[in-house]
Amino acid sequence: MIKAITGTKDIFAPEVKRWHYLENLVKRIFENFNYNEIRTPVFEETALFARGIGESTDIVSKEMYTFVDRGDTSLTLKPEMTAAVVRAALEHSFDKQQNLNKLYYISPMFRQERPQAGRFRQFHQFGAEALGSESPALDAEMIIIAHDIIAELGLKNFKVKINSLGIPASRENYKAKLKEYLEPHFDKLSDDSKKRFNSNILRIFDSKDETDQKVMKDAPLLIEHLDDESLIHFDEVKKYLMSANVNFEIDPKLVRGLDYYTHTTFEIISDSVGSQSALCGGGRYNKLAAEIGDRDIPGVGFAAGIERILLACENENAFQLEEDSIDVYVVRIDKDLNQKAYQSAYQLRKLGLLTEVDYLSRSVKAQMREANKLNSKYVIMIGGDEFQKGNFLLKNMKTSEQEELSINNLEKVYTRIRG
RNA sequence: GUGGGCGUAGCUCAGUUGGUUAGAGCGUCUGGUUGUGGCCCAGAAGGUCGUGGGUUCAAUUCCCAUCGCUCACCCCA
Repeated sequence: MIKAITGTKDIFAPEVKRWHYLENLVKRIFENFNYNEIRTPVFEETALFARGIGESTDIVSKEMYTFVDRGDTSLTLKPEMTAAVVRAALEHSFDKQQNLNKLYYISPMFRQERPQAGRFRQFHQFGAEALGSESPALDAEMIIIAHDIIAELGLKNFKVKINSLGIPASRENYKAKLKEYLEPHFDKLSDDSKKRFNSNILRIFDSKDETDQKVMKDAPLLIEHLDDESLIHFDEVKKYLMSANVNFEIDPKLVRGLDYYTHTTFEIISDSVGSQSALCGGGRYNKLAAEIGDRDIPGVGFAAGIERILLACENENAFQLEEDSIDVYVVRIDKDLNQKAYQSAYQLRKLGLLTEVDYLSRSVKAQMREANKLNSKYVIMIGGDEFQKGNFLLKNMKTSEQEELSINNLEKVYTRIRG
């Protein structure tokens, strides 16, 4: 038997209703903030991600679904959206048409990792990118939107963490200082951190290893070595957040794994998912466009994991959907009236009623059981004496009241149900 | 890539200190009088006990391998 690929999932009722609920809420909030949806292809040239995300990152070095097509081009299923959105902006010269472009997306992503709670190989993100402005108001806006979506879903158990990586020059200075500090302790570091020492030294702060953490406790912090420009930017972001009443904490050790970040980085974390605590993450990337294109476009954005958020919602019982129901079930009494029953159902559907009818030639009792199972508000019964008189029965399933109506007057069903 | 746990009906799970026709609840289907649901009752369908091999008179139960699921590490959403 052929099964779905490891780390992928079929999503169907009733679960899919929760997805609809989240997607609708996400769209509503993005559109309130005047973001436009962008849809990009599921695959891109491999070089886009290699250059955009960074060769040394885990995503590029070991997690991408990469394959060669029949024209010998190396393609990759998108592992994240930012590089693709920036590519589209450059390709279509969004930046030349208007100064600021505010874009959002809801899309599947692909990374070849071992699946676990809150982590899949095909997973889904919603997110946004604002291109064309260096304003700290937009850094804050990303955090505010992400916060509002998560809060409106009803989640309680989450924290907003922010940090600044500053401009590249001050970060390089700082890295040198950190290296200086760590050199004498190098032998004590875990094997993973020894590798990080060369590839991405900042990430040693993220280590869960105890001795690593002990070593890092007294390490110099980036935030204490930021230049004035970076500090002012960070300060502004904090002010915007405070004026929006978004609670946040500054985490000087928040270092994100993607190469392109400058200035603000942030995460929203939750304990309700398992060990994968990040519900969403993002930051500013003023140097990304130049990496993959011919010109700079400052940008800021975030991405949020839909599976993780829905899992957190489930564990926190964050929102409750109404029980499914239908308006009318059409019961066919006489076996030879299938056509008439189906035609009546169609008319009711055209009137805008959520209608179901029997397709299995089942007994009246079985049809009634089905109507009940579907939580039908009303049932109409077609056949028998009433049909001979040109009528049908309309039954209210809640009160069990029945009335006889003319078969030519199905509109009456609509007025009974919708008033 | 590394490590732990688990694989029995559509779903959630019992069970066998190895021994004849493998169970429950839910779900599905049929019926409880002639054309009417919910509750209740009766009955039915549905399982190569993940797969392959080994030990044994006998294995779903023990052993090995393999595949799958799951959780965790790394990293990330």
